[in-house]
Formats: sequence, structure tokens, C-alpha cells
Amino acid sequence: MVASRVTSADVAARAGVSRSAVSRVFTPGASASKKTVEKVRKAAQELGYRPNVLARAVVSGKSRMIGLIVAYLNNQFYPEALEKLSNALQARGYHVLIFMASQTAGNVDKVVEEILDYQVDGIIAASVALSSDLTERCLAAGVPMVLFNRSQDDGRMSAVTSDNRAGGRKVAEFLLAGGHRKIGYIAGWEGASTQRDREAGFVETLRSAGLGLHAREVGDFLMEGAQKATRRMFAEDPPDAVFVANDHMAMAVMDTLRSELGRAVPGDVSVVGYDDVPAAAWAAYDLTTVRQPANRMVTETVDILLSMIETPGTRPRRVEIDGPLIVRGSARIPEGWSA
Amino acid sequence: MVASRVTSADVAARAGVSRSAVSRVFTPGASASKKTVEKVRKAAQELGYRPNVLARAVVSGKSRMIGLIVAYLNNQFYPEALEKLSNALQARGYHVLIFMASQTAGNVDKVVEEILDYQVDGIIAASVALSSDLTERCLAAGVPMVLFNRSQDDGRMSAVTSDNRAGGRKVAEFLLAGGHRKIGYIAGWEGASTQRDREAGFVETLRSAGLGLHAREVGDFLMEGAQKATRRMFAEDPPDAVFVANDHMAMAVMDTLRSELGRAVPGDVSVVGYDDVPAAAWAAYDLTTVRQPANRMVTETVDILLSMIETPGTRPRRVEIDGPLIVRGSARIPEGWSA
DNA sequence: CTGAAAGCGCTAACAG
DNA sequence: CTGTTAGCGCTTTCAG
Repeated sequence: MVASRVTSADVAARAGVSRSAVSRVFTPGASASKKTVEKVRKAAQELGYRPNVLARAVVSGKSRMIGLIVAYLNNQFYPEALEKLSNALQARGYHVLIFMASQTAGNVDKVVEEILDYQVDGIIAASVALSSDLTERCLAAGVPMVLFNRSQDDGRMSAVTSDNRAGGRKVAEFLLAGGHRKIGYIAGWEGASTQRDREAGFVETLRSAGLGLHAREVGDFLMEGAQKATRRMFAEDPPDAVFVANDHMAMAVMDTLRSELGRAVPGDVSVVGYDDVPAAAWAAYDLTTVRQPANRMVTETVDILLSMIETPGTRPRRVEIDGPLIVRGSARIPEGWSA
Repeated sequence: MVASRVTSADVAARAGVSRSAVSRVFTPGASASKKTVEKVRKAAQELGYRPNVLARAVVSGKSRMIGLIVAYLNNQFYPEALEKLSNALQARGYHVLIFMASQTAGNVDKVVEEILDYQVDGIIAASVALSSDLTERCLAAGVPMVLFNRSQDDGRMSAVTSDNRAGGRKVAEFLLAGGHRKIGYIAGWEGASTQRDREAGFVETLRSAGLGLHAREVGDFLMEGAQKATRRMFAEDPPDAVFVANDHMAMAVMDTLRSELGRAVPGDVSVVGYDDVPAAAWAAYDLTTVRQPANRMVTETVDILLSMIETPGTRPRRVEIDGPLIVRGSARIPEGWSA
């Protein structure tokens, strides 16, 4: 019943060659005569043989698996990224072992340990902060790792993000050009580099226009957090525009504004988000936002990781990809706006 | 630089025991004296040793990996399911090797082959249809598999779904009770069992009230498909209520109705969906829908799969989980509605 | 309970 | 190009 696995020895026997020959036929780089290849392929076909990837991994030291740590799957940006990452990796002959980093911080450390147990060739950490201790362990284990959509001060760690600071600036310019002067900001989780950089760019540009933040609340990248932040911010002396640190929260902000607080968007208040998740384009939100170019971020991430894996000695890189402001209908559009 | 991996032999040497002893200390079921355990643990600790899961898999035949095939990640139901599945599996000592089944149908077969190469202990296929050929191969390979949110006629295949037929009936009862008589249906991809069952239950109940479908269009579970379907359906003699085969499409339907066609929901037309994805609860949609109890579906799926893995001879099971109608604001609420 | 020995399925180094 | 020989890191009889 439980089919006894077909091994390379079986194929070798049937093809009348050695196990090495079989191995070579199934190893991309190796050489075998046309005749051998043919015999082996035929025998393998008949027997339904496929190499045992795990056994290969044990001896070669290469598992062709990439550990992917991910959190916040309810933020639409991540499923999209996950799908693209997985496809890109699959296309290059790697497969993804996925690990959920539940909220808890200490959790991540354990997760990384487990990943390492599987002899993954590399790790991608999407939006999770690593203790420097962990960073050390990965480095020590010789497993390359790249941070996706989060960066870290430690320069030995590769990281790919959008240009969050520039993005923040673009939003400020847009809002300023729209004539807004009472501008609020709803922050994400303050431990995140993305949050920090977006805010820095935003505030920086407001400042050079002689403005400060009219109001500031923290939403922690959570919808509920954003809802509460909105209530607080609009309790008195409300702003006439709000930049929200990501789309996920921005949608909650719009909902709260419109359904609970009875304010029109963009009539009473302009809202701008960050990410350009699919829902930002849905008519119900039609959210003006900064696009994070997921495709390019993924490509870069995979390129960096695989070159570190396949070309030992490759230096870690940090890349920031510029993303455009996508102007939709959730914020007042400045007269003659084009750029 | 690249840390030479610590092996069980290193630990054995330092602890002054045999490799077998080390192995036993790290094998859940095995017995070793308190003293040995202590010595080994200490040595392992000092050396930073962790067993190589892959090597273990080669010899034991158990990889403790589950292959998860998933598509439609842009439908919010799946990221949620993925997260829960992964967590549930992780909690029971298994890890998830993820595979994206891109749209293409033939693709799935290749994906399953690859999964099998990794010696996974089991497979979960979320919303993908398998060729009966594939079914055969998995069965032959002795790798248990369960279908998540999709079922198949082949009774040898375990499957977990919500009670789609009952769900469809509930929607019909609700709409009928609301006084609707011109009722439309927007179908999902017609190859899907979920689509088929939801429609069957829905139509069945309409019929017993002496009604047929006032209109029917196919949206293929795609937002764009749903948008087009809506346009066609409302071009002439529009219905006063629409049941949409899932929430993902229902949101597109609402957007199209309100923003493009200028119809009020639920004023001019009631809309009901299926799944109860997070966005269904967002104020902008406030969608009445049938909840698919993701938690219970996940629990069942994992239970079935793991018992097939861990208790050979366990028979395949098919489970349908009942889910409640969640009444929100997108559809007219019948007078004195309670059930 | 413990160690020695055999072996999982495969690749890699080396003669030929 | 090909077969032989080792050996990856671990578990698992089997004696003791």
C-alpha cells in the first residue's frame, strides 16, 4: 500500500549503470553521455523515480529551501509579497519554508532556531525585528539573511525597503500643495524602521515649510489602534488632513471618520496612506497613497539573497526603492497637480 | 567564518558518550539515564548543537513538513487560513512548505511532484482542484492529503469545508424574509465545489418558495469578473437583491453598484456575500455574509491530516462545518428578524 | 541503559 | 565519461 520508495539504486539496476550515473543524470551541472542519460531517464520514468531532495541536501549541504518569517498577514501588503516572493524563489529552484512570527517578540528567536534546524540556505524576514543576538547566530551559522520591508542599523544585515523617507516627503509636499495647514500624523508601531523613516521624511518637509505636526497619535499598524487614534485626534481641534503610516490603518481611519465621526473624506479631511495595497484602489476607499513597488522589492530581495547563497563572499546590501505617490480621491487634489 | 556545523559526534565526544546516546537524548520517545541526559544537554548547550532535522528525516522517513498548496492569496480568506494552519501545525511540531498554485491548471500537477520530492509527511490543498491522476499519485506515494475549502467527488480524499449548501439556504431564507422577489446570483468559478454547493442550496430554497433566479452571472471568484458580472446583471431589469458567491467578489459588486452604477446598497439593492472575511466587517462595506468558521475548519483539517500521518490506517474523512449568517447592513433586514 | 555497527538515499573524489 | 569508494548526520537494531 504505502509504496516502497524507489531509490536511485533501483534505477541504476534497471538501467544497467551505477548509482553515480543516475545521480549525475539528475544533477544539473554534471556530465553524462547521451546514451546513459537516455537509459537512466527511461528507467526512472518507468519506475516513477524522483530524487530524494532531503538526502541530497544532507550530503550537499544545500537544501534549496529558504526560510520565510512573516507576520501581519492581515495587512494586505504581506500576502501579496509572500506570493511574489514564493513565486520568484520557486522560479529559481528554491522553495519556501514558512514561519509565522506571532506578535510576541521573544518568539522570533525561537522561530529562527527552528528554521536553522531545517538547514535552510537563507532566510527572509518580512517585517520582523531581530534581536542582535539572533543576527549573530545567523551570521555565525553562515546562513544569509535579508530583511524585507524593514531595515536595521546593523550594517551586516541586508535589507530591502521602499524609500520611506522620500515617500514621507512626497506626502507632505502633496498635502502642503493642497493648501492644508493643520496636518496630523497617525504613526505605526514605533519600533519599526518604516514607521520612523516615513515620519521623518514627512515631518522634515513640513518643517521646511515652517509647519509642525498639528496632531500626532500612534496606531501601531493595527486597525483597532488606528480607530482609537482617530477618535483621540478628532476629539478637539481636528486636523484638516491626516497622513497615516500605512494603508491598513488608513482604511480604518477613513471608516472611523466617515461612519463614526460623520466627517466627509476628502470634504472635511484629506487622508493619505502608504503601501498601495489592493484595497486602496477599491472604490469604497479610493485612497491616495505611496506605492511600495512590491515587484521590485521582491526581485531585489531574491537577487541579494541568492547571490549571497550562491556566491560566497558577497557583501550584504541595503536597498531602498523609490515609489510614486498614487493620487486618488481620498485627499484634496491641488490645483493643477501633476508631479 | 562559515561556522563548521556542530555534529552529534562533537557532542558525544565532549560528553564522553556515544553518538547513539546523544541521539536518544534528542529523540522524544527514547530512554536515557538522568545522568546521560544531563551530560549531553550540557555539552550540546556549550557547543550550540541542534540536531539536523533533514538528516533525521532521511533515516526516519518522517520530515515533519507539511506541503501546503495555496492559490487566491488576494482573497482575504486565505491569508487568514494560511496563518491559522501554519500556527496549528507549528504547535504540533510540523512546519509548512508552501507552494503557490498559480492560476494555470496543469501547474498544480508539477507542484505536487515537487512537494513529494521534499518527502513531506502530508499535503493540504487549499482551494485547488486535483486531477484524479494526481490523487492517485499521492495515494500511491502514501502521502495523506486533505482538501481545505474544496471537496471532491473521490471519496478517498479527505476534505474540510463549511456547509456550503446550508449556507446558501440561509441566504435565500434571509432574502426571502426581507421581501425580495427579484433575486440575482453572481457565481464563482464553476469548477469549484464551493460555488456549486452554495448555489445549489440557494436555488433550492428559492424554488421551494416558488421562485427562480431572476438573473445569474459568473464572476469566477475574481473582482474584475464580479465587476463585469454586475454591469451585465444591472443593464436591464435589475434584481433587487444579489447573492454573491464570496465576499471577495461581493465587495467588488458593492463598489460597482455604488460608484459606477449609482445604486444605493441596501437602499436599491441588497447584497449578501459568503466567507466573512475581515473586510466584510469594515464600515465601508458592512457586508451581510455567511461566516466560514476558519478556526474550526483549520482544527479539523489539521486533526484529520495528523491522524492519517500518525495513525496509519486512519480512514479519510469529509467534514462540513456549519457557519452562521452574519447580519450586517448591506442587505435589508426583515422585520423582527432574529434567527 | 548503553555502545558498536549497519544503513537511510544520495553525492563527490578519485582512479580508470 | 564511468564505476568504485567514502561519507553526509543521524537513527536504529543488536548485543551486552
